[in-house]
Amino acid sequence: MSERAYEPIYAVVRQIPPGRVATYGQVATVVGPPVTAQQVGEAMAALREHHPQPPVPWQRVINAQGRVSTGQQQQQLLQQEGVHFNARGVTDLHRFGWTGPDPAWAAAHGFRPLSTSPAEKSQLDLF
DNA sequence: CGTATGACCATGC
DNA sequence: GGCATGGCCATAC
Repeated sequence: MSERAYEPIYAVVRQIPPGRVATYGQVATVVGPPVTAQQVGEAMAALREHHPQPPVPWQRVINAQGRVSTGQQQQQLLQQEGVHFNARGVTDLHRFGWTGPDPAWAAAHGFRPLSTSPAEKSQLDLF
């Protein structure tokens, strides 16, 4: 995948609002096949050398276990945005997890919405 | 070409 | 819950 082809991934990551985190898998789901979670990770890693404009909030993409993948720096940036982590460095995806892009935006750009179960939605509504 | 490596993930014990 | 395994797939050498 060429560097240029990462743009759709970056476009989706830019949709994640401050104070929220998305998993690599979630981003991959929204972008749609054939993009996989691994490729999302690859696209984020590429940001170490290339810095597209507008900026990509790479820190908001974490692994499915609720932990950052790149060290304390990333976790610190998220904490500044209001994302909580416990002593073990794990965040609660039910509270701070991204619920997916705005459905209208997704449709307009040819991306997939993120299906959230009713149970998860009610959980989020509690906060 | 084969092999190794990576900002991944679901599953099973 | 941690740990191992297999699957996944692009890149680099």
